[in-house]
Amino acid sequence: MSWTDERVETLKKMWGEGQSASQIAKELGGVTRNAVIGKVHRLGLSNRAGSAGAPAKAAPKEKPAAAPAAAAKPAAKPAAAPKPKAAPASTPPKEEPELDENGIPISAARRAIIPAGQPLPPQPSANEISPEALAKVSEVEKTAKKLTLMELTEKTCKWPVGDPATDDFWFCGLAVQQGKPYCEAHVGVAFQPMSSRRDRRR
DNA sequence: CCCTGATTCGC
DNA sequence: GCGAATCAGG
Repeated sequence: MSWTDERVETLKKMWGEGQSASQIAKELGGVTRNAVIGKVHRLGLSNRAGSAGAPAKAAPKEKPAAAPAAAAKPAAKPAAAPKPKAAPASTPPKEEPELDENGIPISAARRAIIPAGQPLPPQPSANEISPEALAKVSEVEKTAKKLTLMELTEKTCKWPVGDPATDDFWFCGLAVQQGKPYCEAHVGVAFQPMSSRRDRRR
């Protein structure tokens, strides 16, 4: 395969979106990630600055240790992400009353904040998500690494758990699924296949 | 061991 | 220009 305009275009687009070289290679097909990286360099876009009014990068001499790629796009803004913890709509009445539907103890603070609290953006209703996925999340939240915002990296699940206004708030922090912002379990509930979508014939 | 991008260098 | 091999790192 050769680098046709189309392929280069795809490469540029995906690279600009922060996709990894291997992912781009997979998408393009017929090339390895090395080929992609090589091309990226030859195109002179090794720096993922791409667009956005974020030129800066005056002296690229040092390596700030911290991953600069993360500052590009992903991370941050967990609030925009869908919230887990569905409402106690249909809770399988089999657990202890001290635990919520996820088997997590309900803290007093949490109880206190909910009635008074306001925002808590609309959450995907539990019954729209596969029970398996939810079950997985429930398990995962028990073993989550409970990271703080600043501890998040491209490799840590950025799924927020709990109420930001409470001490009982943290990010999952488990190993992310390749190319995704969440761990496998959370990817499962975050990326649901479009439910009712009809493919139109062309 | 999985992965990431960066660099080199024969082609 | 291309990309496998290699390097350096998480």
